[in-house]
Amino acid sequence: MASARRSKLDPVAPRDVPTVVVSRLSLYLRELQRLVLEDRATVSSSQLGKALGFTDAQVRKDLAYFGHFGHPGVGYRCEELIGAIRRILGTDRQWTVTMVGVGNLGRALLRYKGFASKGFRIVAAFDADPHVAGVKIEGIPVYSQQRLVDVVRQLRIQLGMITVPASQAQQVADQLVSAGIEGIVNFAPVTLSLPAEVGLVGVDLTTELEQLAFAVANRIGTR
Amino acid sequence: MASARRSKLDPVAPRDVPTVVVSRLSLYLRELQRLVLEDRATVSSSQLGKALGFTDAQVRKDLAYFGHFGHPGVGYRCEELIGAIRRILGTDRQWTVTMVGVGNLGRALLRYKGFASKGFRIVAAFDADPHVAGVKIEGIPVYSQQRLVDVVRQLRIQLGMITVPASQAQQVADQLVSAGIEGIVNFAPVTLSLPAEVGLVGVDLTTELEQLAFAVANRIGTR
DNA sequence: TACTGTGAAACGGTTCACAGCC
DNA sequence: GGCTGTGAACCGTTTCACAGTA
Repeated sequence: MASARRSKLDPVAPRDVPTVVVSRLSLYLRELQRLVLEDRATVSSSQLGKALGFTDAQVRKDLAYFGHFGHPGVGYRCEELIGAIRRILGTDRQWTVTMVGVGNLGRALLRYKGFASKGFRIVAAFDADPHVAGVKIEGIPVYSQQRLVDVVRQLRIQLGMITVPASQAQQVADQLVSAGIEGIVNFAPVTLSLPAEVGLVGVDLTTELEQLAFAVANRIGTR
Repeated sequence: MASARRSKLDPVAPRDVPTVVVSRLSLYLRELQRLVLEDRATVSSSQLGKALGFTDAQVRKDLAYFGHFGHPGVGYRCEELIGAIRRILGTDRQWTVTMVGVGNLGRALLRYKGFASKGFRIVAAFDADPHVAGVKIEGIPVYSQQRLVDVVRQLRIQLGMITVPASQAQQVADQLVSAGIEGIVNFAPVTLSLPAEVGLVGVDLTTELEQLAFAVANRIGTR
């Protein structure tokens, strides 16, 4: 545990938070936002846990890594905790994002409304196909991939999503890195190698189906 | 460790495999298939590990949960190990899959060629919008959502992918369960509650971006 | 009473280090 | 020499249980 005193108003991530904790933070946030839509003002750790399949102790310990957000006898105030988690995740700010690869998946993600409301603003897209360059999709300009490094640097784009075929993904990643990108979500079914200071999250849809197949084939609960 | 002797030819998942191990299995498989394309015949645990960012011991221990696939002094034969992992994951068979929700994401996934080659055959799709019902997308018939339970039961569909808005996801999941589905991949940003005997994997694209934002905002390696 | 925050215990996964094998 | 398979040590995460607070 971190020894530094942290103010209640300034929740900052200590260096030694287990990474699983961060992924649960996203789920807490999602559920809290749902509760607010139902006009719930507070929620206890056991209620929050039950909704997501975790224990109450786990919820409390996860949140306690970042500060003292709870109110004994009351629980957590939803709006307050939403604000705290968003600050912790860094989604209280706006992020500029680019999408490389405007095939089926890229197009679908460009049209997805969910990103903008969470602070992720897609400001440019790229594709190797010259026929696609020049058009706009959902108001987002699509550039030729040759202009990637220039445009990303110019617009100071921070995050990149890669939806090109596997064979091109590493090359695209290298270009993004040389353009100064800070993090990448990779949808291509390959493992990328990147400098350690660039964040990387991989999402492989086939892999997810395989996990499900295993669970079903072995009649094992995935929860 | 399981005490039962397992034959080399019959790799079967024991009951007590850590779930993280299964997710790494998918990555091993992906990398092995890449190696085969490059005409590599064998690979050692340290080579496989290095390519994916794991230690050699971890690779060996993961695989040893399921059988004796390695050859001392040689390593693992790629084709042989591919076959073994596919049997373990259950992707040596064909799975019938349905997609509920034919919006942007659903459409993109229907068009994605990667599933079929991995044994996942999408045989039907559903949408609440009556305008969409009746058409075919990539040869896959789209039905009205009212016919979901009937059609899923009729075609003995095993797995379902949910790409409807969050507010409808639980209801769709309940319908799939009552139609006898065995597992669900949920792309809607809600936590579903399902009977324990139905497999569940959740994929939330916003959540993935949030993980990346956290890593970048806190300058923490995600690897 | 109702609930949080947190040390301490329990658990589970990873790494080490080496015997055994080709 | 090169490499696997695996007990044992290690380390990180989860659960327990309870002191503290509104």
